[in-house]
Formats: sequence, structure tokens, C-alpha cells
Amino acid sequence: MARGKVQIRRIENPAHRQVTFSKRRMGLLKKANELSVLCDADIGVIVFSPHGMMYELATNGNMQVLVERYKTAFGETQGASRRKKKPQAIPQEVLALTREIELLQKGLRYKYGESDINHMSLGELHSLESNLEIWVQNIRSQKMQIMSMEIEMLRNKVGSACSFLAPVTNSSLHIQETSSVAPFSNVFQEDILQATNDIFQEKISEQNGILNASGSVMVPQVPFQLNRGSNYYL
Amino acid sequence: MARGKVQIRRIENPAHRQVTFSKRRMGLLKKANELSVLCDADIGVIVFSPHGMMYELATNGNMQVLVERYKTAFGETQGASRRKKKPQAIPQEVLALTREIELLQKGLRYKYGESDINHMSLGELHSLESNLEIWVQNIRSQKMQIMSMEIEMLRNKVGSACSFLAPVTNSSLHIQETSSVAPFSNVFQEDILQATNDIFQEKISEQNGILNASGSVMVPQVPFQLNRGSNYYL
DNA sequence: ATCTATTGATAAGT
DNA sequence: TACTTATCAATAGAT
Repeated sequence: MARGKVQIRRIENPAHRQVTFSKRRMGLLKKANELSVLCDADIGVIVFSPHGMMYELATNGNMQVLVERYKTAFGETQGASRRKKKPQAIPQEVLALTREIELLQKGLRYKYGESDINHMSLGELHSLESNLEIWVQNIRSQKMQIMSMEIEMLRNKVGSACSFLAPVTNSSLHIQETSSVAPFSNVFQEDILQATNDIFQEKISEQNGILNASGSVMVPQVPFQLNRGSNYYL
Repeated sequence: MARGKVQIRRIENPAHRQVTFSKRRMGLLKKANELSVLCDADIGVIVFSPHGMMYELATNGNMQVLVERYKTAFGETQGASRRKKKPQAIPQEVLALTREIELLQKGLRYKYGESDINHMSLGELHSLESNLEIWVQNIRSQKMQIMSMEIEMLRNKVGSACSFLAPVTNSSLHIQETSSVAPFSNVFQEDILQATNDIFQEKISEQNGILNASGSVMVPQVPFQLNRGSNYYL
């Protein structure tokens, strides 16, 4: 934007971050409203600040309705494949987590360009692979560095009293830690077996309460403030 | 915007409206994402076209969660009627999964943000590393598949004229890599779907059998298309 | 909060 | 649907 191109990464200075949050939040809601008016669309926007404050806009005047429509549409698109099997039994938590993983994977794929991994060329795949391996190497280096520092600290603490400790080299560290990685899938599979039963009963019983939890009253805090003199149509 | 100031009112020409809808929808989601990254906010955007198509963005990767948070915040601001309905009941395993996801997101952010792994803990790095390695395995599988298909094609071209070539089967190419590591997505999605379904149907029995259930269903394709050259950060 | 120099978004045209 | 270009709009940094 102004006075220098901005990098899209977390703003570290809290004051700057807060200011930018205000400005851009307003801009976002304005854009949403414009899109809604120009193209006759219904749009809902929910923003949570890192401090938990909520800001929202529902261009149809009612977020509840949008959320219900979302759930319907979501169920239709997402549920199609799994409905084949056994429809009702999946707790929302698990679906939610699954979906989150999907999104992460999307994000990862898109880092390397425009297409899904399944549509990438051999060359692209080569390149992606080596990039990932470099990333992994970086992670290992970082891990090693952390561990070395920790060992250094411990050795200092123990100090001369324990000078009989054998010196620890980087290479010996490397061997150990590269072989100790637990696969993600194991974590998941074991966890889910234990988790599911508990969740299920609980969530189903909670379901109604949650869905009915909110009335249809209007939003308390719509921070949609426009600049003075702006010819803006709400 | 360009070529004349635009009035914020419904675009009557359907073609123009459709084009503007696409462009501005993308712009809106981009802005939402930027705000999210810059200010560490969680943002959900739901867009319904007049024809009922739904588009969404949840910067935390999960709209469901945002909706729940919305309802909570909404209920709180609404006032007295509601009390905490779902307090401590979340099983540890779900928390574990959530942590895993956060980790992936963190890794992603650092990757996109360009560099710093420097603020991740040792455990986080471990886990991120293993996830990446699984992904690399995925890529290798894909490469292998492409190569085998190419070989297949070449053999067909060469045809009977070169029948002296030793027969190369697809399966021989596949055996090693397909059996080595189950792709991240497959493990996660298919197993969880399969497992949860079974569990909930049959409650406690047969838990061990589920561990052996490995699916090979593909990940849903990605509808999130970005412009080439767009510096878009997921 | 207000002011501008800049970057960013985008309407029309191709 | 995608790319280009001329303009308008958003906003980062300063005040």
C-alpha cells in the first residue's frame, strides 16, 4: 500500500498491528458490502481479534441465517462421498478436523503453484520434492541447534562437578533424532479410537443445545464505520 | 475503480455482474487472508451467489469452529440467557489433533512468511518434519506413477516390433513405493472416516480391526484457484 | 484522528 | 476465462 510495499506477515509491533487491524477490518467489511450490493450476493464475515473481540457483518442482516445456509451447503458438498457409507454417525469434531487437514494440504500445494499435486508434471514434482527436502533439512538443523543449546546449558549447570560426562557432538545428535520421529498417522489412529466413543455421545447430546443456543436478535457490535464524506451505501 | 468511478449499486448486466462477482470475491478473500496474517486474527467469510453457489474462507482452516465461536460470542453479548454448555468435556485426543493441526499451520505460515523456523519448539519441529516426510513420500509415489504411465505409452508406441523388451508391469513399478508409506491425506481422511463410522456403529467392539483399515481414496480436488503471479498467502 | 505518497484492486477492453 | 491497462480505492507511515 502506501509508503513502501508491505509484506504479508504478522506485524510484530503491537501498536502497528492494532492500527492495521482497525483499518483493514473496516476495509474488509466495506469490500464485503460492496460485493454484496454490486452482485446481489449474501455475505457473512466474522472476524476475531487475537484478543477475542468479535466483529461481524451479515449483508442480509442476519448471520444466523447465513450460518444455517452454510451448514446446508457444506453438508451437501462435503457429505456426498461419505454419505454412501453410514451417514449420521460422524461427530462434527472429527469432520471439522478432517476438513482442516484438507485445507492445510491445499495451502501447502498451492505454495508451489497453480495445480494440485495430482496434476503436476514430473518436473514440477521433482522440484517440489527437493524443496520439501530442503525444508526438512532446515528443520533438522534447527532441531539440532536447539538440542545443542540445551545440552550446553545443562552442561554448564552441572558444571565442573560432572566433568566426567562424555562430550556430545552434533553428529551423534543427528543420528538419534532423525530416527525418533513418530508418524502422524499413528498418533491419529490410536487417539481416535479412544476419543470417538466419548465424543460421540457427548456431542450428539450437545448438538441441540448448541444449535438452538442463539436467538435471532440483531448483532450487538457492528463496527462498520465509514469515513466522513464517503459516498458509501450500506 | 478503473475506467471511471463505479457506483455501488446492483450491476444490471448479468455478464458484467458475473465477472465482477468473480473478481471481487477473490479480492475479498484475499483481503480477509491478509488481515488474518497481518494481525493474527481468525476470519470467516461466507459468500452466497444469487444462484446459490457458496464460497467460503476460514483463515483458521475451519469454518465450523468459527461458527461455534461466533455463537458463543453472540450468546455472551446477547446476555443472560445462556450458560456454558460445553465446558471440559473435550477428550484429550481431540486436543491432540488440534495441536497437530496448529503445528502444521504454524509450519505453513513460516514457510509462506518465507523463513523463520526459529520460533518453533523441538516437539513442533519433530512433528512438522515427519509430516513433511510423509508428503515427500506422496510426491515420490506420484512421480513413480507418472513415469510408469510414460513407460506404458512408450511401450505401446514401440509395439510388437520391439517385443524383445522385457515386460514391465505397472505393478512392479508400484510395489515399493505404494507399500512404503501411506500418504498423509489418505491415512487421515479415509481412515478416520472409516474408523469413526465403524466405531460409532458398533460402539466398542472390533477396535483393533480398524487399525488395519487403510484406504486409498483420493483427496477432494481443490477449488481454491489463484491468479498466476498472485502473491497469495494461505 | 487526519493526511498523502504509494501500492493494490479492478472495470473495461482485448 | 485470462491478460492488459488506465484509473480509482485502500492504506502505511507520518503527523
